[in-house]
Amino acid sequence: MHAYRTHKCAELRKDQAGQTVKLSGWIHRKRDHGGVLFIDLRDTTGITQCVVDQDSPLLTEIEKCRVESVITITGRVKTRQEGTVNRDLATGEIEVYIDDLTIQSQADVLPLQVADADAAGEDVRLKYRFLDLRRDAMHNRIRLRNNIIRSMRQRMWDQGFQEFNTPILTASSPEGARDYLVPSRLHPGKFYALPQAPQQFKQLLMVSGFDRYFQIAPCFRDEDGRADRLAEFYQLDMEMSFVKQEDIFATMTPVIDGVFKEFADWTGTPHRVEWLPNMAYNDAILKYGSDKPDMRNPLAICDVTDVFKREDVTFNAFKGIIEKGGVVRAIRCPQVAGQPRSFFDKLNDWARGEGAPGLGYILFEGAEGKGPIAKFVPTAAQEELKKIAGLKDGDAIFFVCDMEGKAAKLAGRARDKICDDLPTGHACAREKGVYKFMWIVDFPMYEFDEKSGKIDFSHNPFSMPQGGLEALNGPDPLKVMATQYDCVCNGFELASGGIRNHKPEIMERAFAIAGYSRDVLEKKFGGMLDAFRFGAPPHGGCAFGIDRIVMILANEPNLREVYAFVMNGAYEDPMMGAPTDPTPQQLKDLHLKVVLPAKVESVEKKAQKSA
RNA sequence: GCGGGCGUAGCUCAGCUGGUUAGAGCGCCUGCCUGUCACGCAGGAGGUCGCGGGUUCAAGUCCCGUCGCUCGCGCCA
Repeated sequence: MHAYRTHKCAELRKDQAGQTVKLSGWIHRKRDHGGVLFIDLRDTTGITQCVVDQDSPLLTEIEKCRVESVITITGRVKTRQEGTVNRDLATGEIEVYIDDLTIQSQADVLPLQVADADAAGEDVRLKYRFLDLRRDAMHNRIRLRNNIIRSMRQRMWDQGFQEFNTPILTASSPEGARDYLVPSRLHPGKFYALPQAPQQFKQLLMVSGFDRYFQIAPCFRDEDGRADRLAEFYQLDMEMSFVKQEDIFATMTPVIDGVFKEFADWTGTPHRVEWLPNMAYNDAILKYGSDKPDMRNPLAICDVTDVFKREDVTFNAFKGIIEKGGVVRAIRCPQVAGQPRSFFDKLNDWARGEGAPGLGYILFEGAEGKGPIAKFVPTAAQEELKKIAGLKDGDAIFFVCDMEGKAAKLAGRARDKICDDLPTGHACAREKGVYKFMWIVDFPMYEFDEKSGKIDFSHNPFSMPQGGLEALNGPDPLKVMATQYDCVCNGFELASGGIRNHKPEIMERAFAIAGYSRDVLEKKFGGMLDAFRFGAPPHGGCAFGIDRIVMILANEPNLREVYAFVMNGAYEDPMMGAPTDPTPQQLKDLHLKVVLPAKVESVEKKAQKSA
């Protein structure tokens, strides 16, 4: 007989009754009835009930074992008597009478309960992650993650993609985030960067003629965390040669569609998978106030600046901003005449919390518009609003007024907030049970950076500008579109990608517009430029955030639920103690000296602020 | 860097307008119990109410500061 087990804990059935078996696992629960002791023995497959009788010499020994101790038992499988069968357990028709016991590992008193569903705080869970991970829900999510990645791999292989590994110690890449740096011992004063994405490597693989690349790629970015953002994460990264944007969509849409359909019902709630037509970036910003709109929200935004420009409209708060170049964006919200005043007041308070003066609205109920700003908008102007926004009796329209970028963004947030505040069952409440996908296309190549007062790349500087060199040489670079796209699902940006710029002369011009000289370009991306001078195929690709996909399919609001080991919100690992202080010898080897921020100064600053 | 929320037993949390000895469930310890499966019953241990200061006759509760966690903004595909 095997040293530890003949069966797993979810395996035994009536058929094995009478057999002598060996099981190993954790004591999930103990139920001590004095004369008879039940033990739920657990491994990752499930649970088997084991029994010790009063007359057994093992009773005292096994009573000593706390839950979560690891034991190996040898015993006889018996069919349970009628009335004692547990239908909730796969092994519920049998139980194992323990004849022999080996305690493999005694468990101390636990800092968090494994068997109980009640969740401990995240700091405790992360510190004792090995215990947290024992819980059923964590096992299931980690298994889901594994299955999703397996499915992605298979689907990529099936389409002729080759899987690669690319360097982790590399040079800074052109994304805008801060790099994690690793000091070089052999090259005093120099640092490697951890990849924000294998962007240049995958492009170089295209230049090398591999045609179809993919990787489950680790990526690192040194920016502050969020519930859906971590310092290190994984992407389904892909790139292919001789393709247009449509080819990338045609390749990846079925992969993602397939993965989502395969796991759509994992939570137990069935979900549909829907793909909406591609949407231009500018339309997304105008109509939804976001480049990753949640299309389960049926509310839409429109521009009503012209209405507030009218002479008969006397709402000066907006007029002043419009004169300075601002815009008025409006959200039509159908059938809210029945909502109490507090519905509107709460939204107004919310807007103030967002830094806006408020959230003005007009409610159309009966002949005339109602609400705090209705009196500034005469009937004729109200009629125009109705026409533009398609308002019907019983609808309300909410207004946001600011400079274009800010107005769009706030309107986008208001659109989501209003949707969330609608009572359940309302026709415009957020749709449930559906994954709504969309490719957002035609991102602008450049944006004007207010702070530095100059033009900069708005996304990936390696994207091919639409219209090529000719477009770049046109009068307004800010109007140039990049061949750049995102894949969006339920308000999450799942992927980003582009058709790349493989022509050195276009690249030089593209970087020149953003203020990078030829020298800088040559110095930073010389390897890649070189590559494009020796015969590069047109190519493009994208990268899907795997963690976000798992998070959405697991219906978890937090990325940390879908990783086995993970850092907290401040990017510390309470279990491993990372990050750590280096030893003096380590610093010496790396030719480094640590200069800590001056605490005294920051205390003074705070004192000044509070004064 | 900024803003919101939270911080009370090992864990999850209650504790009202300040008022006697700070509570519950789970866990832990002891005892009882032959059929439970979140077993049950009886008893017990366990608290710097995050920390520091202030107001008050009196602070878990109010005020100020500070630290930690968390969510968000900035930042970031």
